[in-house]
Amino acid sequence: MAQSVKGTRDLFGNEMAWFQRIEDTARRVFARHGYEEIRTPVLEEIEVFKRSVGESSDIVNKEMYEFMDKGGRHVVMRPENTAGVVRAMIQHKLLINNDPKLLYYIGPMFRYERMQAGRYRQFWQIGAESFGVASPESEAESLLMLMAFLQELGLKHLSLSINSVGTSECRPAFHAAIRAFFQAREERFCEDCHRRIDTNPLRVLDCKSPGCQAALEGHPVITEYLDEASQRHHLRLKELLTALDVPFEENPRLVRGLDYYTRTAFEVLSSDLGAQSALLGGGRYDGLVKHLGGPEVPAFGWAIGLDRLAMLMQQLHGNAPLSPPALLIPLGEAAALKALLLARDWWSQGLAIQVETRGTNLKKALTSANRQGSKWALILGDGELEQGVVSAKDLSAGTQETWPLEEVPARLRG
RNA sequence: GCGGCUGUAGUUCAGUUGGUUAGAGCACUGGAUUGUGAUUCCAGGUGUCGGGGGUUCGAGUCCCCUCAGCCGCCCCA
Repeated sequence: MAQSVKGTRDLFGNEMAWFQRIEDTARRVFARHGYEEIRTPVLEEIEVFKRSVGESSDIVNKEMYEFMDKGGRHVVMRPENTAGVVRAMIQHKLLINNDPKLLYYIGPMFRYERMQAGRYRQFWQIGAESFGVASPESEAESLLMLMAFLQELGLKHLSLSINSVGTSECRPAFHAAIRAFFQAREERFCEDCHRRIDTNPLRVLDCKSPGCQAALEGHPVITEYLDEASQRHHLRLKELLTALDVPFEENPRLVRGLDYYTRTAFEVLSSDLGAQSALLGGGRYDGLVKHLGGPEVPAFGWAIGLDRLAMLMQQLHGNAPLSPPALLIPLGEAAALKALLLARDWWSQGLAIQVETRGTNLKKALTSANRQGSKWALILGDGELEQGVVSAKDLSAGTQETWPLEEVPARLRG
């Protein structure tokens, strides 16, 4: 039997309903904040990611779906969408004036990784990017939107952690400090950390090994190595979040896997997700637009995992709430045509109604209606046709009443 | 990429130290009732035992390979 490719899956039924609800909520909330939707291609030239996400990152190193197309182009199925959005901004010259540009996206991403619950090779992200503003206020605005989104979904047990990873000017000093610290107690760190200290020293900070965490006691704190402007930036953001009642904790060991972050970096973790606890992450990436060949434009953004979000919603709220339509059941040929005529009229008025077109007997039609969760069964037989009514059966109550045809829309809405 | 576990009907699971025709609940299909579901009664397919190979007189059971999923690591959403 044919099967979906490893790490990919079909979305349908209840899970699809949650995806829809999450996406609807995102669009509604983001529109209020003035964000526009953008869709960029799944395929990008490999250079877009090598130059943005970073050659040393795991994503670029070992997790990309990359191949040569028939024209000999070296392409990649996007592992994330920030780089693609930046590429689009530059290509279409949308960042030539000084106006802020606020964008969001929803779509599938691809990473070739080992499967685990909540981690797929094709996964979905919703992201928001804000271009052209370097201020902590713009970060606060973006985070307020994020919080509103999470709140409207009714999510709980979430924690926002923030940190500053500084800029390319002040980070080398911190790298030196952390390396010196590491070398002084080298033997206490795990094998992975010995590798990390060369490739990406910041990552030593968030090693999960208890031995390493203990060895990190008294480690240099990055926020003490920030240049003055970054330090002011960081303090101001914390000040804003406090004044806006956005709960957060400062985590000096928070670092991120993508190379392009500057200054603010943050994550939201959920205690309800198991090992793959990262629900969303983001931060500032002031150098990326210029680095990809555009003007010098600051930017801030984040991305949230839709698959994990849907999983949380299911855990917290059970099945997605549905509004099951009514089922119109004609009995006999004359009624079958009349049912389509009536339904066309009701559909045009915006009613949700399904028509039983199989011509089966009433018993089977009612069984189907019950199984799919319909609220009403509207029975249209010879008797009803003659009198210009339907017999409306309330499937959960088991009661039945007679509705004149012209009252059906009002009663279904009621 | 590394380590561990699992795979039997649509689903949840039984299946004896290897033994002959592979089981149960729920679900499903038909009927009791050709205009009344969700309750009741009767009847019924429920199947490549994930796939391939091997050992054996004989494999759902043991061995190897492979595929898929789960858990942990790496990493991230």
